[in-house]
Amino acid sequence: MDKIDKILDSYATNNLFKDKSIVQANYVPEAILHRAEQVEAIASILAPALRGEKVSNLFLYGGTGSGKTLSVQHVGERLTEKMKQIGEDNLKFIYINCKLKKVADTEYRIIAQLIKSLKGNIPFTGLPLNAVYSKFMEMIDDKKQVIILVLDEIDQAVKKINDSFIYTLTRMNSELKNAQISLIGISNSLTFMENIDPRVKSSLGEEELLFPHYNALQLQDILRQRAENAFKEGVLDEGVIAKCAAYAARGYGDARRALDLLRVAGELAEREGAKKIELKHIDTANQKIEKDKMLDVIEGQSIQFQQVLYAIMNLEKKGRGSIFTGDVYNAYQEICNKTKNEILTQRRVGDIIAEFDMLGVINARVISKGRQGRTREIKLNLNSEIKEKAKEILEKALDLRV
DNA sequence: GTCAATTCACATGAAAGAGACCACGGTCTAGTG
DNA sequence: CTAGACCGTGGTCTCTTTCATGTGAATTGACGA
Repeated sequence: MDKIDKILDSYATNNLFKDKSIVQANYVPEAILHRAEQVEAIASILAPALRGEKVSNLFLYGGTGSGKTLSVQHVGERLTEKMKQIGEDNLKFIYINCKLKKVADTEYRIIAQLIKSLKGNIPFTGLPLNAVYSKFMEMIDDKKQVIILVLDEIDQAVKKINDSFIYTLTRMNSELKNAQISLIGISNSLTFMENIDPRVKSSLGEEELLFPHYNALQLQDILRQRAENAFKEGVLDEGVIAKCAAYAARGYGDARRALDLLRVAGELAEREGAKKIELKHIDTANQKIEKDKMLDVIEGQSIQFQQVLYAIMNLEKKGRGSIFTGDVYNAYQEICNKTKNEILTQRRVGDIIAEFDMLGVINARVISKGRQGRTREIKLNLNSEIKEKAKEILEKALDLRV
C-alpha cells in the first residue's frame, strides 16, 4: 500500500512534464529546425498550387526520423492556411500513411481512405476496384481544384501491392477535366527508386529531395526546442539532452528516437519519484524502449509465428552453434503436435523466418554450405532479459507448460 | 593438383485456392392502411 | 403497398499451398602434370 501511495504521490505532487504531447513523435512544432533548405524547396515546388496550377510530383527520401513527414505536413498546413487567407477553396492537401495496417495498406484501402478524407462515404470492402476509382474521380472532378496527395512510406505500399497503382494515379490527370492531382511520395528507403517501373519513376520523380540524417548537434537543438515547453523548468539534469542526442545519433540520426528517449526517461524519472531527469534514466529508457518494442512485436504475432519463434528459442537454448531452417522446421512440427495446431509447409515457415528477420527479432543470413545445400543461418537477436519475458509470453500464448 | 560438373537443401517467385469480410440487388415476409 | 429480413452473387484481403525455378560452394571425378 505504501507503494501505491508513492506512485500516486509522485503523480500528484511531482509532475515533471508541462506538456507531454510536445515530446511525442506526432507533434508538429511551428518551427522545424535544420530543415530550412528542404522546407523551402517543398514550398517553392508546391506554391503554384495557390494559383490553381498543377504542381510537379515530388519524391522525398531519407532515413527514419529525418523530418520528411514533418516538413511536408508543415508546408501543407501553411499552404492551406494561405489558401484560406486568399479566400479560395480549390486546394486539397491529403496525407496518407501507406503503412498503417488495416487502414491504407492495399490499393483499395488507399483509395478508400482518399475518398474518406474528402468526406466521402465508402465501404471498407466489397466494391470492385474500378468502382472506387471512378467514385474518387467523380468526387474531385466536380470543380476546378488541385489535389496534393502525400503518400507516406510509399515504398511499403509498392512492395505490398505493386507499382502500377502509382501509375494509375498519375495517369488520372489525363482523364480529369477539372481537377489536377499531384503526388508526393515519401520513402525511407534510399534504393526504392531503383527498382520500380521506369514510367512511374519518371513521373513520380519529377522533383526529388533528400533528407540527410541529423547529426548529434542538430538533434540537441531539436530536443532543446521541444524540451523547453514540454518539461517544467530545471528538471533536466546537466547533459541529459546531449546524451539523448548522442544515443540517437549513434543509431541513424533519428529524431523520433531521440524524442522517445527523452520522453520515456522523463516518465521513468517521474515514476521513480525523482525530481530531475538524470543521465541514468536515459540508459534505462533506452533499454526499456528496446524491450517494449520487441515484446510488443512478439506478443502481437499470430499463433503460427509464435510457434516458429518458440521453436527457434528452444533450439537456441539447447546451444550447439548455428540454427538452420531445417532444424527450425522440425522443432516447429513437434511444437505443432504438442499444441494440436495445424502444421504449415516448409515454404511458409521459410517466409515466417524471413519476416522475423525483418522485424529484427532474429538475424537470419542466407549461407551456402556447399554440398549440404543452402539455408538460413539463424541467430536470436534478444538479450537474456527480453528472452525470459518473451518465453513467458509465448508459453502463455501457446498454452504450453514446460 | 586442377578444373568443371554435380549436388544438396533450401531460397525465392508466381500463381492460385480457401475462407473471412462486405456491398449490392433481388426476393420474400410481415405489418400497415 | 412498403419496410425490413434474407439470400445469392461478386468483389477484396489475408494466409496459405502448390508448382517451378534459382543458387553458391563443398564434393566428386576426370584429367593432365
